[in-house]
Amino acid sequence: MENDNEPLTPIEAEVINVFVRGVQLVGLPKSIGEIYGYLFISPEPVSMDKIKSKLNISVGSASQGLRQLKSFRAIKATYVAGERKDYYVAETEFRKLIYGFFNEEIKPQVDELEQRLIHIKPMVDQYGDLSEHYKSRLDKVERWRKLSSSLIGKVITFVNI
Amino acid sequence: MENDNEPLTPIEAEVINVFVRGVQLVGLPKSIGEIYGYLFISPEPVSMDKIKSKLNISVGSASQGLRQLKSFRAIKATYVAGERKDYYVAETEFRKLIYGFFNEEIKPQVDELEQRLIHIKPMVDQYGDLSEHYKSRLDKVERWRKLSSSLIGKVITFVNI
DNA sequence: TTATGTTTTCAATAAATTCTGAAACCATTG
DNA sequence: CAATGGTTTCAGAATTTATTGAAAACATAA
Repeated sequence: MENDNEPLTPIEAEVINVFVRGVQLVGLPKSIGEIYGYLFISPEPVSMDKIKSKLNISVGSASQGLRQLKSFRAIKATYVAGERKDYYVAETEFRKLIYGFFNEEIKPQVDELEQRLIHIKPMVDQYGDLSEHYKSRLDKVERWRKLSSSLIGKVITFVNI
Repeated sequence: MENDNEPLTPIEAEVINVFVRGVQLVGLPKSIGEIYGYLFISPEPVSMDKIKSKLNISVGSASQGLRQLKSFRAIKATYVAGERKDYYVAETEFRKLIYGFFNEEIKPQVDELEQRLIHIKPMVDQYGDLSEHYKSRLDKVERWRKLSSSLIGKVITFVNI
């Protein structure tokens, strides 16, 4: 019989649910939380085939989820002797998890904002009476951008478990 | 002629786009960013009717967006003499914005996780050889939860513009 | 009281996102 | 070389989320 659905144990289900809720909080899909959660609670490295079976998701969903988690460095591939399949383990240092997520999802946006502000700022000169107000507001956004950028570094330093 | 669509100026459109991108980064819908962005760049308090006209969104979307922004304390209602309509202004202190968002979206989830971990932890005893591994992992999640909780306070203290 | 202005609500619709699973691709085995 | 195991890709389907706009609700004016 083919290796189809394998049930999760109660504690596996509960821990996976914790991570499903957690990733949804930062705007990531449920399947990302499922995959990470299962790897997190697993005592040994896990193959994609096993992920598919235990979580009852498609191979496509498993593949794309693994790819995205790898891009966050939230999981890593690990070598298992005598196996052709790839095996994965969860990253379990909080600091690294946060760094990966920020680096991949937040930092590019904050950096791009810097460029866009350079482009927007000269526009205030076209607005006569409103120029002072607009300049003030854009200065505020610039300060928030700089603050966000340095905040990321602070957060990562603080999270030093 | 009815008060239908009023065009945005170039700088209004650019600033609104900045906030649309910003809110999408934290998993909120585009219309929230549009409304906040428009209030942010506006030199004076704005009515819902005006928001609807300038942003070309429905009255329902405007109403629900205003309600959600109010719940984050990202905007506040303000009195305009001689007007029956409600008028709104943007909160422009970064610290207050972050506090509102965390308080409304993040803190409740972190608090709930505390309760769920209390429920999950006793389950490890059922798993024989795996108990130590599971206990270790749940302890790690508990430490991450506590760290997240105190991190929120740190972030808000740091953001003291 | 009715009329009018304004906001809220929510079922239906539209749009966006996620997932599926088969085809394509790639690497290893025979 | 072909066969097989394993992963990636992606068009279409399914699901979820956001928006619409009319009805309902509410407050004020007449």
